[in-house]
Amino acid sequence: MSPPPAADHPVTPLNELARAELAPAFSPLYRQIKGLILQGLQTGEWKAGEGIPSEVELAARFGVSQGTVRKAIDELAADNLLVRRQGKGTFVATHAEQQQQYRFLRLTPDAGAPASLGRQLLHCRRQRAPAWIAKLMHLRAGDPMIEIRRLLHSGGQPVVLDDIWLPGSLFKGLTTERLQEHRGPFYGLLETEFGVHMVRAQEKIRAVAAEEESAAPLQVTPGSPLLSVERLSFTYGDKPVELRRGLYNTTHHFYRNDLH
Amino acid sequence: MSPPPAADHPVTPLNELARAELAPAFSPLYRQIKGLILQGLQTGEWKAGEGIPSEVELAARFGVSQGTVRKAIDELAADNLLVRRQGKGTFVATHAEQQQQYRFLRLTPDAGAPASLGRQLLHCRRQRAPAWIAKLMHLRAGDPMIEIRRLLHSGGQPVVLDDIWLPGSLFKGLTTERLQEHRGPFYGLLETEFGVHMVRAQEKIRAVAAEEESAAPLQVTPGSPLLSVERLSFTYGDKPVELRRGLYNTTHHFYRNDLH
DNA sequence: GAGTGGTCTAGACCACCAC
DNA sequence: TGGTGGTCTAGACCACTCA
Repeated sequence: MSPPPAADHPVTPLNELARAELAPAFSPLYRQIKGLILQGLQTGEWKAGEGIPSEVELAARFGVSQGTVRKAIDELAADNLLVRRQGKGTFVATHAEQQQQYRFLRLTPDAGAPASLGRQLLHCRRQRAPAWIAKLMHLRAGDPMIEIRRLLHSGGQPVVLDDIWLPGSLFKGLTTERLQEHRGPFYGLLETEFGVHMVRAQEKIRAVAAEEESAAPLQVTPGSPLLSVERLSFTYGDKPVELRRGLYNTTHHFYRNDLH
Repeated sequence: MSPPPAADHPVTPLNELARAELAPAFSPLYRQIKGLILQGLQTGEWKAGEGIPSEVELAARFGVSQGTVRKAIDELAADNLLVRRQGKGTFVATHAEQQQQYRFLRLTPDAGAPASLGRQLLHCRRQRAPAWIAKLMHLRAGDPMIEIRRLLHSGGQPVVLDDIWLPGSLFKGLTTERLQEHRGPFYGLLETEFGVHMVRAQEKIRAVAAEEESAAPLQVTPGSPLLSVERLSFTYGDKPVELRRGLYNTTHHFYRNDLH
């Protein structure tokens, strides 16, 4: 509980960036560069899908060698925040131009190809945040929210029932019509229309029994086992911006996961 | 369908290692070094938990610079095959000296600390491989197998019912007694006693209804929703060596997953 | 051919650990 | 104090893309 000891000995700074404060925790140069690039992403200096300056340019801007910038970009690419394309440049990762429809969806059919899923919007409402949702999303209970319910179909059969909650403050222009007419990934829409890029997500997975309300749209009998997937998604700066609860019918599909 | 064109032009090899064949697919030097180190792991030249030679030593042995060896080791460390310890050396990853009991288990309690799980062995039998298991594990139907059934408890309550199948040929000395007396991670036992190290695993997750046979040990009513986690584990060289089917009671626990 | 990222090298120095 | 991995630099060359 006592304050950190004052630096009463001479400090030899490695360089200007090295120690902004009294060296509370040593961080190598390339991590500081990583932080600066992250800042550019967060402030929107470089938008999703756009290219960032070349390594030499960034090295000149930050006053370090190309190798140091390279290592910073390596980490950001490993985090899926940047995408390197040899001969072309380095680009901000985006959900809008994905090969696969849903980057975060781990659902796989038992047989056959990864099967593109059809989408059916059930509703899109303005709501007030219930306490439990507000808590998870760092909001106050009663704050305005958008609630979306949709179905995903595979081969004509409903497979996923999604309930999605978004903070109303960030997505003011999001309407049923806008959702209806939109093609492509949902996260791509949030990105291009509202400038909110999903960076990572946490999922909590359970087995639950289908309730009346969810059994009907999924065309299963109440009490059937369903996979409950609760996803909290974050944008830059670990800010939670989406809560989602999916109910998966895993009769002919499974949730795939790779462990290392 | 035509054979690849013969190399009728002079080839200037980068170095001895660079092109063992007629350069069928270009692979950078550090990946070839990675392959050589992997070979050392696979053949048991360096065993789990042991240290591998220093970067300078390896660089000398392979006739490349330290930086190239470093990049190879970087990738192997990212794959969780090696562990770097500054000032000490680089070590072969092991399941035997894990902080956490189960490295691959993603089960988390709703409240409280990650809770160490108690283990209860139900049985351990010699079996003949059923066709579906044989296929997944690249064996022939009828090949000898070991079948283990166990329960994991949290706070006195049964939470996980595991059925584990292992190829009999690899684990000849594995007996009920050996399992009973063993402390520490199961994969640690396979590693120290049988020299088989699990490198990665694939899981297929579903929601299922509890059957009579599984409801009893888990102390739930038949028909209750359970999480079914089918895991196929691989050792070096992507060789499947374990099939496991866990049934999780997710009333007070969940399966956690992080998406990037 | 110019510009981008990708590889490889060599050397200097730092941080950590064990003796 | 010596050995290990970790960082940073500078420069050469390779592979890919596009005008």
